[in-house]
Amino acid sequence: MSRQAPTLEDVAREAGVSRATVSRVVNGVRNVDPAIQDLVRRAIERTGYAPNQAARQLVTRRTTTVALVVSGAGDASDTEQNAFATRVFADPFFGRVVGGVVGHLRPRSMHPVLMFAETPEARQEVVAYLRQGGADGALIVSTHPDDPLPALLAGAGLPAVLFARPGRPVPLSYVDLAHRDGGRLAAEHLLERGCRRIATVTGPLAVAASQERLAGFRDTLARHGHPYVPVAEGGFTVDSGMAAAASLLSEHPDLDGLFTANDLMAQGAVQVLRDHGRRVPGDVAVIGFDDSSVAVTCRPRLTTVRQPVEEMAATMARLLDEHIKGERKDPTSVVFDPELVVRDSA
Amino acid sequence: MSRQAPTLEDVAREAGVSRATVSRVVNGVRNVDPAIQDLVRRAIERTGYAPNQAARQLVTRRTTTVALVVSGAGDASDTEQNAFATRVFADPFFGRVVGGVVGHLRPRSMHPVLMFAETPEARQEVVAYLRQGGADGALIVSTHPDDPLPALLAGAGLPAVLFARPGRPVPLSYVDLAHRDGGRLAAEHLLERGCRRIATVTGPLAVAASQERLAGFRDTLARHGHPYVPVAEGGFTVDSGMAAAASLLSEHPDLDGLFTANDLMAQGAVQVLRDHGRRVPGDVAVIGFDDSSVAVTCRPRLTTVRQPVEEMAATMARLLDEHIKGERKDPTSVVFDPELVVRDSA
DNA sequence: GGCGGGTGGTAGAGCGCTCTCCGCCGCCTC
DNA sequence: GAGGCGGCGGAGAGCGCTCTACCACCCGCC
Repeated sequence: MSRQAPTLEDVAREAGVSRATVSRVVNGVRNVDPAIQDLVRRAIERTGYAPNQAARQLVTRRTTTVALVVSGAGDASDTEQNAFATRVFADPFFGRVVGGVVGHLRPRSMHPVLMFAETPEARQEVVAYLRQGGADGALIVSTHPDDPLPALLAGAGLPAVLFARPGRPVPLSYVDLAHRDGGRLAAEHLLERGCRRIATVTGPLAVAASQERLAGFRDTLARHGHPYVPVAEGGFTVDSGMAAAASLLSEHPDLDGLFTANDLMAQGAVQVLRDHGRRVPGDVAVIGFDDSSVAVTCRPRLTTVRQPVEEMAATMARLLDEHIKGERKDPTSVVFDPELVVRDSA
Repeated sequence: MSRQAPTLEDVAREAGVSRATVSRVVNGVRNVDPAIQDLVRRAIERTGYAPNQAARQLVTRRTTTVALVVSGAGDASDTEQNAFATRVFADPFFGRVVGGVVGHLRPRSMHPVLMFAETPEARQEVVAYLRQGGADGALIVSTHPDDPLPALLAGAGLPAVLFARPGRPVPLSYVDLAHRDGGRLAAEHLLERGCRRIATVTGPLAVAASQERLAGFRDTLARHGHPYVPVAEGGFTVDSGMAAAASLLSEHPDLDGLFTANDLMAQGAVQVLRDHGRRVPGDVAVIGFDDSSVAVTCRPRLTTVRQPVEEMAATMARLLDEHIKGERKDPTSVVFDPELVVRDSA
């Protein structure tokens, strides 16, 4: 097809100026005589010039990409690793993260490289990729509190920002949600509706967010005269929500209010409740968490605690940007406030 | 932190050999004395050397990345563009595509750069990105038959492979499904179950796949004495499935079999059917399409036509790889066979 | 013992860009 | 009118790597 791609040199010759001048107009740096600018622009047009990123990166030591890493703590084989990606995106949560990240990156002509780090080798590859200058920094979304990747990155002095506070303290910036307040909002709403026999399905209790949501929920109920709250632990999936709800229901058939730590589990719980002849919200009020797309697509539409994921993800990207540019030196955290969204399920 | 990153030169000095020798052991090319190899490896270890990708790319003219583009035909503003990413990943389908692509790429130490091309500017940026050597080629998943991106890429002579046959002929390779056979499978299963009053919810009829699935479904029914099939057009979303099912049901209350062109719409249809007092599969048998994660998470679990998305995506990546390496010159197509997966809904 | 052919190493020329210096020129200042 | 200064273009030195020469050496062979 196209033989040799035109270089700066070619454009310069075509325009009758020096390479440096062409570079200046391409990058819009320093004043260049408008007439010459025009000359150069025309030459670029004529030659169909496109600057070579590799060459530029070599001297500027900056790429136009950041790594967007979904990481776990696993030791999984490569086959499982493959399924990891599919599984991860089964939760609409990650789509929202991608949306938010791209929202920040695109206007700056930057792009995310998608990486999955569920195995030790995969984690090493992320580190290697960054050290080799494949990307300027990393955005990490961990699915597990013991994820060793943040520490690895911090240790290597590579710019990285986390979604959610890491399990163990790590000198990296992160964005997070005031999960405790989210739990409180759910409890208050259930109480206001007049629920008396309230239970909850938590996320994996190893995850800090799950703990916090539970604590906020429990504390609020306790403060209003409900010292005992039946708890079942789930795994943030529809299936686990079904199992948890079933066990809760068998032990507490008179349940009239349920808080689940995400929407997927709420969806599962609603199904189980209905299968057991309970009407939602008539007999049992159900509140989810996240306000993901399933909250509006499932029936009844879910009352839920909204997590501004897109905004959080965009902020994560912004923080990383600042770290990369060196505008920000020390790790910070930005914590967002949850919001109750009332629909039909409670 | 780390001051200047060590270069090949540094390693060479440390090992007491030349730059070229170090390069050889790093890249495993030509015979190098085992003793010297060891020497070099130790020096690499000591210096913590990581090869600079930009420098390598500059001379090899190959990156380690491909663009994974989700494109539409839209003219949307940037704000809508932002939501596009979120919306796209609400369908588990795309997560599976990512999984399949990564499955092929990762073992080859390649990575996907995620791009969304819903606006004309975004499309130009994809082209520019590839022309500048940001990635070696593109994997395109179009959400719209009139998507201009494939033609743009083909015109620029850039390596690209499509998921699904393009709306208008374009000299690019693609992978696809035998959609017509999928429609046939659904029809046959419904007939076998003894359904007599059968209807279907299609995907957007502008999309070839929707047309094909419908044609296969309709032809099979016709061949078995059902010349007339009520049709409602949907948009591959839960909501559109609900609307379509509702309209179908109001006009044909005696419905006993329904084929929807994807699982999301099946999920919506089931909800509507239940809301109207129909039991699934007792009163109405429902068959979906895709075999996505919702097929097993919703109740009843969906009988559906399986599309081997991961495998298709992996093949797409393989084809692109071959085009990039120059092993494959002419566009090909690889068509996969669908498979009926019987669960509870039909 | 000289000679051809491996084998295993070095030297050095770029790849295409950025960016610092430098020099030219016109204008302002005294 | 001379000196200084700021605006604007050019020259050229790399950035870190690959890869094509090319060379030194050692082996077996006539």
